[in-house]
Amino acid sequence: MSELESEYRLEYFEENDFVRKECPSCGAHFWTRDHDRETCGEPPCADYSFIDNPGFDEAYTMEEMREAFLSFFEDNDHARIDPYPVAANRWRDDVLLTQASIYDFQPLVTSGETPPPANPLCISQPCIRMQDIDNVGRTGRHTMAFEMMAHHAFNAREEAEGEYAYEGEVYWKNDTVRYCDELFESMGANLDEIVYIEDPWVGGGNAGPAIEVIYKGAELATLVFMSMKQDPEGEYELKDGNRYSPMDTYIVDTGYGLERWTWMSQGTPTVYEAVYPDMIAFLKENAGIEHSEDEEQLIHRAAKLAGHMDIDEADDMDVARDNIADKLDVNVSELTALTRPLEDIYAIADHCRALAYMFGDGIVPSNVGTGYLARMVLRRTKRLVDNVGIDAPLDELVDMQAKRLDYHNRDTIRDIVRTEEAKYRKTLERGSRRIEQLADEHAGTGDPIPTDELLELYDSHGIQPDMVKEIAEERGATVDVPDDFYSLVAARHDSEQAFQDQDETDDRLRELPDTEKLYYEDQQRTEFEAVVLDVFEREEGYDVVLDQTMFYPEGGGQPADRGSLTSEDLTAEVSDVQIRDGIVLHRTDRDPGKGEFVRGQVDVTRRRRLMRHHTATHVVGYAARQVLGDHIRQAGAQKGTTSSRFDITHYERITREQVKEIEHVANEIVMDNHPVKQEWPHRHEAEEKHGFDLYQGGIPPGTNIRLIHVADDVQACGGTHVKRTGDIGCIKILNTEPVQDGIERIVFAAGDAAIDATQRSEDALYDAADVLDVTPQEVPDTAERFFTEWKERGKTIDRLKSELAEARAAAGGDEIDIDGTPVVVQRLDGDTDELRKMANAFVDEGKVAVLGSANGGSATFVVGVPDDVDVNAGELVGQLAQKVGGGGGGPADFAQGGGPDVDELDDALDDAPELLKSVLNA
RNA sequence: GGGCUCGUAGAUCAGUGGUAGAUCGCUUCCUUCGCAAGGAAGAGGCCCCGGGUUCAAAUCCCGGCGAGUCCA
Repeated sequence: MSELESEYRLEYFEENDFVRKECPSCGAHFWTRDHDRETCGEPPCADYSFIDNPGFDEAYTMEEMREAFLSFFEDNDHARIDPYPVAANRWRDDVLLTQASIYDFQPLVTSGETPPPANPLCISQPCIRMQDIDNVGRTGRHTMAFEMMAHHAFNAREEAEGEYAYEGEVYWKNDTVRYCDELFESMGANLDEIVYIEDPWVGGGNAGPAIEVIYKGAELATLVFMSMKQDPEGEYELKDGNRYSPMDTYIVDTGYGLERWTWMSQGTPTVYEAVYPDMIAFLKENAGIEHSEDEEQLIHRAAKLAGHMDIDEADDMDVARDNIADKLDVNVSELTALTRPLEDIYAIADHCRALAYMFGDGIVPSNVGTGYLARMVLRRTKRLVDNVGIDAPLDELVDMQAKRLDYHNRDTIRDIVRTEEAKYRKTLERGSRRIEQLADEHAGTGDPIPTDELLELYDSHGIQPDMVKEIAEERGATVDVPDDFYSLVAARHDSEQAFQDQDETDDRLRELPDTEKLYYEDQQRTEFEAVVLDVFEREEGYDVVLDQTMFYPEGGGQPADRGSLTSEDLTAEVSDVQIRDGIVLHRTDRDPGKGEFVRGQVDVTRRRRLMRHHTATHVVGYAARQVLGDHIRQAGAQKGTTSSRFDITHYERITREQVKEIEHVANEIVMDNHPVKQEWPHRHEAEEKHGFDLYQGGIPPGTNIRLIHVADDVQACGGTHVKRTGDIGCIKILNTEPVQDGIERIVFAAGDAAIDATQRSEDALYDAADVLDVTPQEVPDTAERFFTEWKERGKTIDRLKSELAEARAAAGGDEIDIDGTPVVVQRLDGDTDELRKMANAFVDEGKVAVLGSANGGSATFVVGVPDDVDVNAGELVGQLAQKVGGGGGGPADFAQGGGPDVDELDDALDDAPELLKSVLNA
C-alpha cells in the first residue's frame, strides 16, 4: 500500500495547509486542516458529534439536499443526469441490483467503448445494498435503500487519443477534493473538522486510490480515483493480493450519501428520522410507541454511541449493546426494550423504500434473481411489521414510500405487494401446521426436534427456526437452534458451477472487414449479389464470408435465414447463418470458391414467416403491457416459423380472460395497419426519449442503436420486420405457461401459421365431437355428462359385484370341513376385486375362503380368514402362489397373491385343503 | 440456473407394496322455541399424468405437468 502513498500527496492538500497523520487507534493515514487532531474520527475511533448538534447551517429535507448537491455541481459545469433503474440486471448481466452510481456506466462507458451521457456529470442514483441488511435500523446509519449522489469525470490518457469514446482529462484528484471542500463550505460546515482518510479502493477488476471523507464522526463521501485494472504483470500489489497496472482511461468515481448528508444537516438521533420523518411518526403511532422525557433523553444519548453497533465491525451485537448500556449507566435489558421496537420501525421504513424502488422499477417477485431478493425483503419486512405490532397493511406502507418517490405505477405496486403477501401468509400457514405436527411428535420424547428437521423446514418450506421455536415450545416440544444454523443450510447447497470457456477467435476471421448488412437496408428484398471474401472449411460444410449479405444471422431470438448461394459453377445450400464480431458466416454444403461472384437467394417463405412472427412479438408485448400492466417486460423470446414464444415478467398466472383481451388488442393493432419504422439514433438520444424500456431484449453495444417503432411501441431491436402491422395477417395466442415464478410464457402464432394452429385445435375439437357424435358446441356438456355417467357406472358395477359376491356366497360353494372349520375352496375367474368381495362374503358367514382365478393371463389367489380361526392367510397365499410361479402375502386375516403359471391353478387349488390342514394343525 | 420438499374426499392431511382412511365441511334425520352444540345415518376419490418393476403400485423406479421453498 505504501507504493500508493505518493498518490495522496495532492497539491490541494499542500496549498491549504493540510497535514498527514496516522490514527493511533486504527492505524489509518489521513489528511486534515486541524494540526492538533489525533484520531481519524471515524467510529469506532470516535463517536458521532452531530447528534442534536447539526454539522451544517440549515436543516435540509432529503429532497432539498438532493437539489442542493445537484445544483452545486451544475453550477460547476456538470450536466445533471436522470437516475437509472435499481434493477441493474437490465443493462448488465454481472450484478442484480444497482449498488453505486458508477454501476450506471459499467461496463461500456468505463472501458471507453461508449461515450458517457455527459462529461463531467452529476447524478443522484437510487441504490439497494443487501449486504448491510442486518445493520439496518440498529446502527442508526445503515440503510438498504439509499441514493448515492455523485459526480463523475471520464478521462483518457493523451497517448491513447482516438482509441476511446472520450478524450483527454476533464479533471482529476485535486479538483475532486476541492469540489468536496467547496460543497461542505457551501453548507456552512466547519472545514477544520473534515478528515480525508487514505483508503485504496479495489473491486470488480478495477482499483485506484480513494479517500473517505469523515465529518463529525460520519462518513459522508468516498472519492475514488479509478485508474488501475487487474494485471498479473502489474506493478502494484493491492489489498486483495492481486497485482494491478494503470489503465488508459481513468475515472473520477465519487459517492455522497444523500441520507447521511440530510442526517448531518438535521442532527436527529438516527438517519431514519432525518429522511423518513413522516413515516417514522406514522409507524410509531400505529405501533403505540410513546416515550417519556427521560426515555427520550436516553435514546438520544444511546444514538451517539450507536456507531459501534455494526455487525461486521463489532464482534458481537450483544457485546456492543452491553458496552453502550455500560457507558450510559443503565440496564442492558432496559435499553434493549426501549430501542428494539424503534430499530424495527426504522428497518420497516427503509425496507419499504427498497420495495418501492424494486417494484416501481418493474421487478416482479420470484424464486430467482432480483425477484427473489424482492421476495426476501418483503418477507423480512412483513415479519418486522408483525413483530412490532403494526396493523396497517403492508401495501399501504410500501405505497407511502412509492408515493414519496413519485412512482406512477402505484396501483400495480400495491397489487404486487398484496399478492406476494398472500403467498407468504399461505407459506406461514402451511409452516405452522407442519411445526405443530412435528412438535406433537417430539413433545413426549423429551428430545429436542432434530436439527435435520429444522434444516428441512427452512430449506424446503421457508420456515424460520425462530418460528419453529415459538410454536413448538407452546406445544411442549423443545427446540435447539444451532449457532451455525445458516452455515448448515449453506452446506446443503455447496455445489460448484463450471464456467464455460470462451471459444478462441479465428485470426483469419479477424482480418476480414465487417459484412455489409443489406437486410437492414431493405427488409423486403431477398435476392442479392456478393463477392466471396473467404471460405472456412468446417467439420460439416463450409463457412462462407461475403462482402455483403441479405441473409439474417441468428440473433435477438430470431432464427437464421436459409436459402442458397449460386456461382457460375454451382449452387450451395445455406443451412445456417451466424454473426461473429460483425462478420456474417454462411454455413453451406459446398464451397463456392474464394473470390467468386455469387447470387444469394433467401428462402422467402421462411423469412416472411419469421418477419411476421418478429413484428408480432412486439405487438403481443405491447398488448400484454396494455392488459396486464406496465411492469410487463420481456424475459426472453424465441421466434419460429410455426409459432413463437414470448416470456414476460408477471406476478400471477394469466387468466383465460386476459389472454382473450391481449389477443383482441394485438389484432386491433394488426387491423389498424400501422407502419413499422426503423431508425438509428444516438443511444443517448434514444434513452433520453424512450427510457430504459427500450431494452427489452438486452442492451446492444455501439454509439448508435437501431430502434423499431410499431404503433406506440418502441424497442431497440436488430431483427427483420414487416412493413406494416397489417402484413402480420393475424395473431393467435396458443397457450400460456409458467416458466418460473414471476415469468409467464405466451406462445402464439402469426399469419398463416395462426390459421394452421387454429385449424389444428379445431381438428381436435371436431374429432372429439365426432367420437361423441355431437356438434362441437355440445362437446363440453356431453363430455361432462359422459364423465359423470362413467363414474356412476363404476359405482354401479362395484355395487353389483358386491351383490353378486354375496349371492354366490349364499348359494354356498364346495364347502368342506377341516377340523370343524368350514372352508370354501373355489375357482372363479374374475378380477381381484371380485375375488376380494366374495372372500369377504364367505368370511362374514364365518367360513375360510380360498379363491383362485385365472384372469388376464395370470393366476390370482385371495384368502380370507374369520377372526376366530387360527390360520395365517398370508402364509397360505404365499404357498399357493409359489405353485403358480409367483408370490403373495398380506395380513393374517386377508391376503392375496398370484403367479404367471395359469395351468397350475387347478392343481394348486386341489392342494389347498392339504395345505390348510397342515397350517391349522401347526 | 441449481438443490430440496410436496401433489390422496370440497378443505387440511394420514396412509412406505397386499380390501383407500381421519378430521372439518356438506346432505338427511333425531334432540332444541331457535341458535351453538350433541347423537345417528349418508353422499363425496381417474390416489396429478404417462411409462416401467411386480402375482400385486396411492406406495418403488424413470419421465412429464403442477405447487412450494432455499441458495447463487
